[in-house]
Amino acid sequence: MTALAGGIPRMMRPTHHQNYPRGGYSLEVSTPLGQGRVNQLGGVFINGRPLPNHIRHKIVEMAHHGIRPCVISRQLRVSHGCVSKILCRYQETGSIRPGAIGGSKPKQTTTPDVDKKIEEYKRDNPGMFSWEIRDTLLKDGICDRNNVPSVSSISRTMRCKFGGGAGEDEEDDDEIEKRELEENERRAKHSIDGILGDRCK
DNA sequence: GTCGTGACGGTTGAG
DNA sequence: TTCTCAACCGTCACG
Repeated sequence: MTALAGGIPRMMRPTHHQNYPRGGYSLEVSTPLGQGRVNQLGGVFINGRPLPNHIRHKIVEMAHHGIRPCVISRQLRVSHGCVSKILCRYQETGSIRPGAIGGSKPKQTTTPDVDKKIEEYKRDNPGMFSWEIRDTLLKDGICDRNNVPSVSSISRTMRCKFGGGAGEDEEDDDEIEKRELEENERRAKHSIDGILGDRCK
């Protein structure tokens, strides 16, 4: 943490042609996994993976204290573009967490009308099963046999609408962070945390 | 010197 | 089980 600006002096850094062929990051940190890379500031990161939570937290915290992004960037040895992105996101969403990586959008197997109906049925009768909803959709003529959504599709729709449980989506950020920290510890070998180790102290 | 932005290569995970 | 593909990631360079 004490190491400030320029873990690698500018003149000693490889030029683009020499070693930074646009995304072909130069240095690799030798870890059991060989995943860590070193950026121009000397910071360690894993390409394609979010920065660890405590770094993100630190960025926001420092910004809160009025520290300028360029200083944060140098101190934490995170690229200023990244600091900028994280702070922007924090301003917009109020969350320091990265977005959901990977996966595809859930398939839209139901029309908005059907969606609304399902919502209605579920509101009127919370105990209703997916197959019952399916039957009702058929009975009410909302769908016919050709376009009636599958039971799993209905239950997915309900999960999205009703979150599968009270307040699942409104979970406290701190709670999530705490859980993520635990998760990170468990998967330390897959995380930059393990690589960074005391670099950040 | 600082900051916003776009291109890039990479990872992830639902379908 | 494997593959595809769209989402996100952080870095870097440019202006």
